Amino acid sequence: MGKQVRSTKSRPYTMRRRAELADLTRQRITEAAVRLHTTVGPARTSIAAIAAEAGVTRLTVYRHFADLDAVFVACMAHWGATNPRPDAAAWAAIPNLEQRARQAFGELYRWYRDHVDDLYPIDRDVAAIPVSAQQAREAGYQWTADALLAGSGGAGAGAEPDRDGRVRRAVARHLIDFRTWWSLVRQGDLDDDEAVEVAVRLLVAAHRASPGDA
Amino acid sequence: MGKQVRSTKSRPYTMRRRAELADLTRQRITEAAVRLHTTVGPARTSIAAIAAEAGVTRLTVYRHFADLDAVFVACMAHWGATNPRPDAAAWAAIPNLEQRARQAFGELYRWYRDHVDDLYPIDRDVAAIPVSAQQAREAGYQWTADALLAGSGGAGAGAEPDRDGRVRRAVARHLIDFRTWWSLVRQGDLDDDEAVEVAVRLLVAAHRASPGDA
DNA sequence: TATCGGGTGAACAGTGATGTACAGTGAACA
DNA sequence: TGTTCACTGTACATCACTGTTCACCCGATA
Repeated sequence: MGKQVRSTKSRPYTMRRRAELADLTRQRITEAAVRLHTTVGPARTSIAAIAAEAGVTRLTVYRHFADLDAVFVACMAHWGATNPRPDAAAWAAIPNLEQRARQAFGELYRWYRDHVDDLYPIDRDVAAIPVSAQQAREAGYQWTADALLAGSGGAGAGAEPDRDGRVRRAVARHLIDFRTWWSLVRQGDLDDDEAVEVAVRLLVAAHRASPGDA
Repeated sequence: MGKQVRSTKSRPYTMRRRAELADLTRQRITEAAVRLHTTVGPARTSIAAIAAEAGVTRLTVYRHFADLDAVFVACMAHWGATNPRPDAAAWAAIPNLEQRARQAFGELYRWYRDHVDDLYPIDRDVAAIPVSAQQAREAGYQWTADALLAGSGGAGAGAEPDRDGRVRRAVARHLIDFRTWWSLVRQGDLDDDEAVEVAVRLLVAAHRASPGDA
């Protein structure tokens, strides 16, 4: 984007077709990178491998992206656009906590199940992805957790750091994590419905009055 | 071990001192590997790095260990011997589930806290460690989960795969995981006592009658 | 005292990745 | 129709690591 800037503003769109083709190449690279990230994982995705996968020269990749991090950012955007997450904002319409949780975990865990092949390698190599992407990931989780808790005890932005609220938020944050689902389903050998019910039960349990001891 | 075998059994311990020195070198290598595994992590621990860290030649490492996996196994044994885990078997003496859970998570999470610097890099790179070590790790987790559940609903070996038992086991297995502690304490921003209380509460919650729906 | 063997040091060939350079091709473009 | 430029192919220098060979040292050992 923004490649067709011209010093002499003679005519509107200069090089329409060529810019189009260039973007197409860029997209081929991006898609190749997505393919690698979701198979061998980000940790083993090199520029050389991306170029080979995309059927272009290493040089072409260098021309389009400054470094691997830039490729990764483009990947995330592309994958995220084609694989939309459940609409967490809609959960707020359900007033009852347990029902809301069942709906939320149902959608979320279903989405994890549908995309587990893609998500697993990325999650495994999460330490290898750019820090900015890690932060964005965590921000997304926190936002989703807040959406899940919306309406129950001042979960809005800037709420006071009361003990109960923090505990509930921590549990919600933990339960919506891909790794938690993975743990329940793989190490725990639960099926998808069981995992959802467990998550609902645990979230509700975190909402009973805290003992406050320790 | 077993290096001083002799075809001609002339005398008892042949080469005591030399075998001793050789074992000392082996130990230096092992300790160097532990140091690397617990800092840069197993994924970036190369044979060359181990040799440099131990102050030995690469060749010497090759002489003592067939490959990186062999080094890793020696490391695990060494680290495990010097950092004993909480005695899970002792938990069985506490009949009440909640009290047992509080004791167990207290010890376990305390141990995680004390060893977090060492555990984190290994856990992060868990995909890079030998498959046998991964399996041993998982077996240890399962065993600990069983110890935590001992006494509550036929958790012994070979129990029938009833639904409730599986769910409880899955939750126990999940809660004792290092990553769960990490998630509660880091992403969830809980302090150690809060994390323990949350774990206790969630485990107990999993022991109420299952809804059985879904 | 002669030898056995753990450890050294240097060297080699191979793999896979990085980043940069240069000349060329061909289609889109003004 | 001549120019622009995305992309190609090849090449270079560099880095980190792997696994293996060889000659050699020297202290513990029988």
